[in-house]
Amino acid sequence: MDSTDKVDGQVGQVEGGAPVRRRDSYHHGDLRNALIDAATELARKGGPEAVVLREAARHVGVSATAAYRHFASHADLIAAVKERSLAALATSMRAELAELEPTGDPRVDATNRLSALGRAYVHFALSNTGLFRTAFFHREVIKDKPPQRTDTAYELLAAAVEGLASAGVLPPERRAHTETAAWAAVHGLSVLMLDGPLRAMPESEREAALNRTVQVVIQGV
Amino acid sequence: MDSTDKVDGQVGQVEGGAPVRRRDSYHHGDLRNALIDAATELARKGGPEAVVLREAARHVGVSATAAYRHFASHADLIAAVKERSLAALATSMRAELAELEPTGDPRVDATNRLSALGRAYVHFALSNTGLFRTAFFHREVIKDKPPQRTDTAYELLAAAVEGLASAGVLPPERRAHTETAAWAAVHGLSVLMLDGPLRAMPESEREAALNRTVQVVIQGV
DNA sequence: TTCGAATGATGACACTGTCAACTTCGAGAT
DNA sequence: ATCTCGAAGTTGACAGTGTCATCATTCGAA
Repeated sequence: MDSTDKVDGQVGQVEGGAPVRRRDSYHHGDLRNALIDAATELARKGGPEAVVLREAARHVGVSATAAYRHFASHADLIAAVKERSLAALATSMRAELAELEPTGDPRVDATNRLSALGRAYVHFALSNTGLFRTAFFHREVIKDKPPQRTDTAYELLAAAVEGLASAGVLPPERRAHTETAAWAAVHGLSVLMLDGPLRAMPESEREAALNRTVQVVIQGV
Repeated sequence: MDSTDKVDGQVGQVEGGAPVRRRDSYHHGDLRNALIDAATELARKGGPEAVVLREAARHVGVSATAAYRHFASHADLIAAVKERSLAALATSMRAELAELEPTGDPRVDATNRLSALGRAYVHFALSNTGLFRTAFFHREVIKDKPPQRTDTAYELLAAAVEGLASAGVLPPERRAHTETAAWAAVHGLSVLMLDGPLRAMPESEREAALNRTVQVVIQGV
């Protein structure tokens, strides 16, 4: 956010319409975070293609090349935004989990958890288009962390599936790769509805399709 | 330029390494298709980001702006490549279908068809990375046809699900949106393995994960 | 044969990521 | 309190992109 607004945090206007924070001191103080903030905002509306380094720098009120003191490249900046987006997704999913009221039956609870997570996944994608697309953006293979799937969204899904297993709903011989299947279903639905051919689907049908997809996964498990 | 060089269609080399077809006549004759060909080749290796208008024109041996006699914009060119990619995907799926030998049981046959289609979908994605990513590429909302999901890949999937229904495997009360669920599963798996966090998954596990995903869909249906 | 309309070519503009060289400033050693 | 040096920001440039306005060529019909 507006982290270190020391003295006069005035907001100016540049030709392009990009808001500029004029800083008083030559050094910014927390440029890295400020750039990620700006870039994240760009990503929120407009997706990964909209996060352009020079524009982010412009928003912060700093020269474009100043960014290179904090990021190795444009891809590096995007990677940072990516992390944030994944975190936002996970947070949103966790929130949905918390709203769940336990029934008596642990088998039903486990099922409900997986269902809620899947639903939250798709809902996040549909209401946070830019962030979701950035979260799963991939262009240059640079950086981007060793592509472990440790993003917490997967962990949540995996934990829910594990819950299914320990509740006895999911038999051991079908245990393997079930998280992946569940993940694939909700992720695929998100992508198809966001950028894919399903993006023309009306709102009403969307929810029905989501329900059916979750149902297929639950039943197929 | 040295376009006034000589006669007939020799193949030269430009500094960048881009092969150039020098044509003899001022007019190309079939520039639109030639450009789509070149662009498709760019897409095959490198994905949608690699299909750059100027480069395609360079390959064909034509000025960059000449493309604007045949395409409204860069996005328009990509849309053309997109169509081709979707067609290639469908063709690949149909080929897999043709290899299927009918058992006596129509219920088993129907199931096998859906399974084969799903497997073909993911296999195409993994072995034709660039084309697949281009097929589902989406940036500017320009053109790109009215986003009906009439791409034949979907139709094939839908037909297979319909086969399940008419074979009695899929009860009517679960009929709705089942194609979407199946599509979502295989598409999601493809995307996750291609660009997503699953791209680090070793080959062996990949096939297992695909099998499990298909199994979940079949069983959940 | 003539001539208008397609089709290509040139040159330019704005924009991007990125690099090299320069400037400013903050903090630690003296 | 001052000096100094490296970190942080700036300026200017370059190559590359999509795209437009304008000019040149050629094909096909009148």
